[in-house]
Amino acid sequence: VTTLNASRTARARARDELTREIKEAARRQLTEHGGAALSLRAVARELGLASSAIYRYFPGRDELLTALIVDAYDAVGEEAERLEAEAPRGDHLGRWLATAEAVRGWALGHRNEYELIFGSPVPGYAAPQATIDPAARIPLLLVGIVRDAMAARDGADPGRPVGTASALPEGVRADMTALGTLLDLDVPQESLAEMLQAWTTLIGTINFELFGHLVGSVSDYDAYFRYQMSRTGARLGLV
Amino acid sequence: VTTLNASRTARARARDELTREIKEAARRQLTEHGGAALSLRAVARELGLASSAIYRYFPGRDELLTALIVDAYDAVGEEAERLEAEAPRGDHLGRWLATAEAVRGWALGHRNEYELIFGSPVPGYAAPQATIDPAARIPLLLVGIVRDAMAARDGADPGRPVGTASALPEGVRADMTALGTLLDLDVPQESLAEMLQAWTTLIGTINFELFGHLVGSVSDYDAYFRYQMSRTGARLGLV
DNA sequence: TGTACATCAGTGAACGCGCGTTCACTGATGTAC
DNA sequence: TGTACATCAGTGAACGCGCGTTCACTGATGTAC
Repeated sequence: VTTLNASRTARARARDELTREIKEAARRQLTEHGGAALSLRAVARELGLASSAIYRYFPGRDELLTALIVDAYDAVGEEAERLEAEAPRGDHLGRWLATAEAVRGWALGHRNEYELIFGSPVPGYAAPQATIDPAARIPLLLVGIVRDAMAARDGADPGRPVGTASALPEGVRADMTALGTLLDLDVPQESLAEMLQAWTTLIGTINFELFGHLVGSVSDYDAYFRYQMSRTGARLGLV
Repeated sequence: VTTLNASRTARARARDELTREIKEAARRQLTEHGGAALSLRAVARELGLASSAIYRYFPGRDELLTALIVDAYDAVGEEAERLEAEAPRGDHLGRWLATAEAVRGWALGHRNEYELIFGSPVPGYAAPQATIDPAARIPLLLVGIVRDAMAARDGADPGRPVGTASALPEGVRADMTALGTLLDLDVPQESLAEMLQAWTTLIGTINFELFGHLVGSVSDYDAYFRYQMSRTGARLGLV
């Protein structure tokens, strides 16, 4: 089964291409009707295929949905990684802001794909294991930024914890200890909790904007978002 | 058209009752399939009615959805007001925590109703004006708490702003000024922005728990939520 | 290089299902005199 | 208090639509010898 690039048959090439086209058509469908209403028949229609033909490419509707979800996580993750990489390494707050703006920018340009991953789950659909890794890309970006900020700070003034300390209840302490080990990240547990809250606030702020919960309170969403993310970054101890 | 309680005809009573039963059946449907899949026919079936009978009570599916949304906002708002009222008036942090826990408790007990109002909007459905007032109940509760905290603080140490101050960009300043006027709330603009963020973080944290974004990072959700909300409250200057 | 066979993509009809909404209707309830 | 008429709740059939999935099939592409 040597399917190296050169030796790929015409059949294999056609298959890859159609798989991509099916996903693209499905994404276009999403834009118009949302994830719950994704229809295999409509996708087939748009491509001029018999509806049954889709089954040569995906075992069923749920697997197509899974592919779209994985692609969406990867797309927003890649975009965030790209913009974050453009900020100067020493500017930790700038790196966080770049990440946040990247996520919001992508969300505004891909509303329904964003809803697919950060809105309410599609009813009757259970996300499989395959979505976990791609979903972690943005949080891991944040971890990297905080790690670097910690390292820079430790050099100048060793031992000082990031952010404002406060007593952690036992249940939280246990979870944060496990999370620190999992991430191989040597920061105070308070900081880990703060990172989770920053991540939550980032997505929460975009959700509120997109889902209309700020109508009547905010009109300059660009400025609002940037300001709230600056405050969030400062709270993380980023400078 | 004197429809006072005593003079209500049997017809009017029956109408109110069936209207309520239709909404209850619809809520039960929500629990199983989510808002997008709400079906008039299924509701009628559950009540042993012809599907066309529903049209005597609601002009169509969208109006039934609107009724459910308004009811949901009112239900969670009432629950929050009830629990908040039980906390001692002078314990501002306690009042905020009571509010937050009330919202989370209601959300856990009414997942699909919660998704209806705080998840992604139902595709093809546009929320009408009627949903605005009920949606404001919880934010207004927060406004009241901060107002009282401000008043108490001003008595002891007048003029000190709530929370940590920071320079506000022009766009944000303008929005917060307008919002302060709208709410008739005399707090620094920074505090208003902080309140919006607290409200966002409250809903964001519940969303992350409910939608599974914290799987693998958090296991003791009770403790996690309470801790994050304590931090958020402290940031608001509540004690 | 040519042939025989296996693999695979795509078809089109069919199954069985569910949906929102309209309409002319029956029969019960309410109201004005 | 009784009668005549108007109002309204609920019916059941129908319209026109869309869906996911299965299946036996044709014809093109790939492969082993």
